[in-house]
Amino acid sequence: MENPRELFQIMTRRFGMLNKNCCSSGGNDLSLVQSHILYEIDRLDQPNVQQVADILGMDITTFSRQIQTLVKMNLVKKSQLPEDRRIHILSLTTEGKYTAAAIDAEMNQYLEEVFSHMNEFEKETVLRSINLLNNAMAKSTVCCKPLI
Amino acid sequence: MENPRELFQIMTRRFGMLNKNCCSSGGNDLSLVQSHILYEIDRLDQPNVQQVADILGMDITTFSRQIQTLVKMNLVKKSQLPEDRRIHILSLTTEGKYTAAAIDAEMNQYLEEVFSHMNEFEKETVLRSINLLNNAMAKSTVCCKPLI
DNA sequence: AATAATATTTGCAAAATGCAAATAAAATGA
DNA sequence: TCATTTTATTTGCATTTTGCAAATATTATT
Repeated sequence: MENPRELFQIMTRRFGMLNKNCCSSGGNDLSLVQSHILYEIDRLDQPNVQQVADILGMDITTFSRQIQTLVKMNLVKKSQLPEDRRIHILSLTTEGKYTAAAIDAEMNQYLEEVFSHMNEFEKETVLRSINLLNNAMAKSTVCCKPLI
Repeated sequence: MENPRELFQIMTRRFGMLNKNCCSSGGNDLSLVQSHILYEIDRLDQPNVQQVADILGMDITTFSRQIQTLVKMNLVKKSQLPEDRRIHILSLTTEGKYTAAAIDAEMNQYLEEVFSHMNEFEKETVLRSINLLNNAMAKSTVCCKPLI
């Protein structure tokens, strides 16, 4: 087989292309990063600004501004924590949840189309493999440290 | 298992983080896109500007400017085709080849570290799966059309 | 020769990025 | 307790990236 990096390079690029088309759900036109942000806020439990920025590997200042944009778009809510008023908890608004769900559905639909080009066994193997990979990356010291 | 999109989302993000650290090889500090550009120019045979932009799914004007930067950095050479002087062929300079190879080696080293967290059989399965996936994406109608 | 088509570049204005510094609030410690 | 340090988040600013529209350069077509 070819070199591993080659395989990964191609795969991530193609998935990135999928992702690119995905994010115009619900009237709102989102960038790729913005869709990642919605995804993580949805996934995590009461995360604060710093946590989400860390998980996404984004600079905190860039992230802060992205959040401001998403708040203006009425997709994200930011609420100061009473116990510690330095901390601001992020959550999705109803519209944000709707948008996140729409993107998720659309992406899964895309992926189904991709999987339609292989048989059920192959599909299962692929999904299991990616799971394996994610776990390995989680253990890795060279990346991915800040995750849940 | 979780939903497929979830798996992909996490995987591509983590690989992206790997990629982020990768690109400072050889003194030159490259962005992620720039490393992708070097990679594709290296891989393809005498590609022109339009072809590489298409493969990377980049806007041609953005791409044109990135090439200008890489030419200034002495990593890429752009030569007008005598038979059709509208077309400009891209190639890597010696320094560009060196840089591309250094990045490739570094990425493979990172990936080896990741694979060290699984056994040989799992590694083989994962690599085969990604290959399967790439082929399926290549056939897909929802992405990835412009590829080699 | 005039017009259309193709390949690439520039003009601009918007968005994204990231460092340094500012602000706000809590924790620590003499 | 009050001064200092630490933590969380935001702004200032300068750079880079992006992409549409238009310009340029060159070849193909009529």
